[in-house]
Amino acid sequence: MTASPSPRVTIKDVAARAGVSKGAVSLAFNHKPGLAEATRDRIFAAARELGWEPNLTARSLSSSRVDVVGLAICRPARMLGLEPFYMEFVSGVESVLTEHSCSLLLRLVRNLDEEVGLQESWWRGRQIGGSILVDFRADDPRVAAAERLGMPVVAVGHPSLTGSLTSVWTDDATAVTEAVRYLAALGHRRIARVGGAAALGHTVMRTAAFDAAARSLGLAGAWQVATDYSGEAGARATRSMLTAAASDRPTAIVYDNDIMAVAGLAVAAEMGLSVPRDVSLLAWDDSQLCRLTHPTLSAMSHDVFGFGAEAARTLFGVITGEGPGSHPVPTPVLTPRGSTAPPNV
Amino acid sequence: MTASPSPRVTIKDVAARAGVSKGAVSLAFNHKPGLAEATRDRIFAAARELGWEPNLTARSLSSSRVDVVGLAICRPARMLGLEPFYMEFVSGVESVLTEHSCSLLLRLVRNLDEEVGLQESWWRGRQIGGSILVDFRADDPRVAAAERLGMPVVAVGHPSLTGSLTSVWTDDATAVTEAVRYLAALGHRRIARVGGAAALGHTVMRTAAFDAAARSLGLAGAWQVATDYSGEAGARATRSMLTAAASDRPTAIVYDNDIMAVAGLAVAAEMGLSVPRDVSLLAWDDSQLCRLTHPTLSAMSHDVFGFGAEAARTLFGVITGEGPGSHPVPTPVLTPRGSTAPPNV
DNA sequence: AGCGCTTTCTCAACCGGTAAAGTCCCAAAT
DNA sequence: ATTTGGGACTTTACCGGTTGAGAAAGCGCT
Repeated sequence: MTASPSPRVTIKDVAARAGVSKGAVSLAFNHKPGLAEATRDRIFAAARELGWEPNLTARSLSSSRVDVVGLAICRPARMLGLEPFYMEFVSGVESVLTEHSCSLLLRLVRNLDEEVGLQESWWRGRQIGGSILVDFRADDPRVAAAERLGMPVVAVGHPSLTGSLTSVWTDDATAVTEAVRYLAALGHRRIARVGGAAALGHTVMRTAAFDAAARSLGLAGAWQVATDYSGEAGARATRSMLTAAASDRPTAIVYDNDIMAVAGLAVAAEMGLSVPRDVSLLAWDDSQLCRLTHPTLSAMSHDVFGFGAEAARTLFGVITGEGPGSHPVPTPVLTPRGSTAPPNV
Repeated sequence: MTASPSPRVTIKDVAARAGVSKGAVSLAFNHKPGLAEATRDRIFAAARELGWEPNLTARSLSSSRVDVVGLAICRPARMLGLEPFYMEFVSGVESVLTEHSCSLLLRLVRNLDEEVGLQESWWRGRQIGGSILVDFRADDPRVAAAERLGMPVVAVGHPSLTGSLTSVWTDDATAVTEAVRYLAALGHRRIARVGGAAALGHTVMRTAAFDAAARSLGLAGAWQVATDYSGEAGARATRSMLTAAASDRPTAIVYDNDIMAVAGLAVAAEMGLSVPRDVSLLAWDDSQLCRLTHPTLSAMSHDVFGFGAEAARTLFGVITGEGPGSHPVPTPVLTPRGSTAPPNV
């Protein structure tokens, strides 16, 4: 990483050309008062002619502001590639960052320890002004780390998981309940759920909510399994559910993301079962993918882009000194499509 | 983005604690010779006790090295979310960057002009040490921009598109030819192709190669359409192909990514056509998705992760002064699965 | 004319590192 | 005994901005 041979133009060159001091150029470029209109124009003209832009690195150093926010995603790369969720989330984050001419420092990490180390290193090394933390789990070490470092962060996760950190979250419990109620209302009595990674806090919450909803509706066994969110795992889980004895076999399955629901659809087809006649499937997150299958997938639909945007907005709030808070975003909404119907009795 | 109130520890504190000068600490932390083993240890101990890490910003400023590389992706956010390609590519890039403790600055942009502006601004503002450019098109303005700025970049695209820039690319023409030959060998005579964005250079090349291959094999019309890579567009294209008069209806369709192939599969199902009996489908890129459908999708399989890694490695080469070069990565390989078979005559 | 007040700009000290040149000391060579 | 040569550090001058403390000039007012 050596410098380019090309002679870089600095604030000094601009100042010289405009016939003013460095300080004046700085004032002009930061839109601060104390400069005559004419001088300001002259400075901008000089900068334009020389093709100068302030060196962000130098600016960060002297002003101790950093226009970069961090995001570390902690899932195996193989799985990431397929999760539409993250890309959409990132898009949403970006949409807000761009307005503030702020950039996103992205890193994929293998585990939570690595992430804690990375965030600390980013912060200590003044690489970022704050960070968006995702995929919270119970007793998440990032809560303590962020507090200890005094690092501005927004935690994407339920307040019960994020301690004193400012959080942005969806009400998964309510959404799960709604999903179960909907399927029960269609007449399903044996409803199963293919969950996400058991270690993640929101999986735990969804699992509990699913159980509670099933119990309160007097449904048979609430059959749930945890997976790693991959399509393969979703297929395996579906296969094991659909090959159960007829009396145990679920007539409806809820998935924790849409990729597993797509895999479930394929498994049903491969087993000669018709969706939704023989089994109903309900996806989660509702990316474009749900509308590209046959039948189309009913889903708990969720504005992931907006979720990311809200996380970024909230982070700016934290950075500018807003106290801790809890920012719920709209609860996922049931969007019925072709994969759910009353059970075939 | 104001500084945290917490008192940040600097190199001076570490130096004081270890009883040496700033310079000595710098030497130690950069693993440079000229320090006694004992002193080195003392310095590291002091740093550890104080929880100090070098301020990357300051380091960049004085050494004019920047440990960040840029990547701007220019496609509508909505489409991005679904393209497994990019996340896998990014994972590959990251895997190499991490080894060099380098970070990725990611930004989604709406159009090429915005990207050129962004890259220039990143470079001028010394935010990045180099950049990975993707999605080349004919007469791409980024070629001239990178040259003009003397900015180290690696261009992901065919050398014919990337001018004097160092390029990393796959031989799409050969892959397309192979795909067509394979389908022809199965007995297909009416082969269609659902391409990607017409503006992109590699789409143009694939289109030309498809035409050439069809002609040389004496196949009927080489029916091709361009899309925006979205599943919706893939579905629409497939629908229009499969509703054509029987004598025109293709018996095999090649897609430019896997998401469109999945959509095509759904369209076939929706029209009551059986895959591969009535129509064969061949996907591209081959993410996990291709193995999650029923039938599974045959694909032109491609190590996207490795592609990203190679791009990153090459960028490091450019940054460290290697002259321009052309780095082909392995040609996509045909991976037959359940969606291709001889036509049903 | 003298005084206080703005407005407009300059100066110099930083921010937290790096790097080249300089200092000191001691062992080996002449 | 004097020179030579390193090794082990320290000094100092940056890197390219920001920032707060002045300074100079212009202006209204008594």
